[in-house]
Amino acid sequence: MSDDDDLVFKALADPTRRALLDRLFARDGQTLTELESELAMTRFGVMKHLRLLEEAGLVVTRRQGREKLHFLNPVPIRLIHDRWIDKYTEHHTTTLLDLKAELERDDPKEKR
Amino acid sequence: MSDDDDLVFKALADPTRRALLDRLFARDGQTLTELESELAMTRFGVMKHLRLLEEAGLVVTRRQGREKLHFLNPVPIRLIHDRWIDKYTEHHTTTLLDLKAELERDDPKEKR
DNA sequence: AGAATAGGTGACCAGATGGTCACATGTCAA
DNA sequence: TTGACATGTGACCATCTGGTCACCTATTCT
Repeated sequence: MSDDDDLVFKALADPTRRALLDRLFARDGQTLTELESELAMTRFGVMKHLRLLEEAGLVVTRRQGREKLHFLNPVPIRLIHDRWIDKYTEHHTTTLLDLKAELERDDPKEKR
Repeated sequence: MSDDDDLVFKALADPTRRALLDRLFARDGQTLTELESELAMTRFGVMKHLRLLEEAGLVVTRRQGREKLHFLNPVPIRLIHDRWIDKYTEHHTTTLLDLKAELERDDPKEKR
C-alpha cells in the first residue's frame, strides 16, 4: 500500500532483472563482471539493471576492494506474498498448486 | 523461469493494477463499474488494466447476465514467492520480517 | 419496442523504459 | 608508477506503456 514498493514491482517487471535474481539465487555474492558474462548484454545494461534492483532493496551489495559483491534479499518478495495471500486461505492455495502440478504431469501444456 | 509469467510481472508493475488487486482482496467478485467508481480514472482505463490482470491470470472473471464479476487469483503470487524464497531459509525471512515490524513500532519511518 | 445500463474496440498521444556508447574514476600488482 | 582491471556517469535513441476518447454491442426493465 505504501507505494514505496513501487520500486520493487518496477524492478521485477523486466525479464533481465528477474534473470539476475535467478543467478544470485543460484549463487550469491557475484560481481558485476561475473553476472555480465552470463547475460548476453553489455556491461552498461547489466549495471543499470543492478542499480534498479539495489534501489528496490531486492539486491544488497558489499564492496570488497575494487569489486562489488551482489546478494539477493528475499524480504521484499515475501512482503508481496503477504499483501495478497491471506494467512487463512494460504493452505487452499498451496493445495491448488499441488493439484496444478499433478494435472500438468498428465496433460502438459493446455492453454486457458 | 518459463517467462509466461512475464505477463504477471508486467501486470503487477502498475500501481493502478495493484490497487485493483487490493480492492478485490478486500471484496471479491466486483464488477467493472464498481471498481471504476473507486479509482479516479475513466472506465476505459480501468477496463484496460483489468484485461491485463486477467491475461496474467491474477484475476479470473465470470459473466452474469450483462455484468462481469472479477475475482482475485492468488496462485501466481504464490509462484513468485516460491521462485526466490528457499524453503530452507523461509523461516529466517519470516524472523527478519518480525524483527522489522518490531523495530518500526519503536522507530516509525526510517529511510534505507 | 425503446430507453437505460453494463461492457467492449481501435486509434491516438505524451511520457517512461531498455539498451548502447564515449568517457571517467578507483584499485590492484608488478 | 604504469598498465590492466572493475566499476561508474551522462547523453542519446527506438520502443513500450498509461490514459483518453468517439463509437459499438449486449442485456435488462418498463
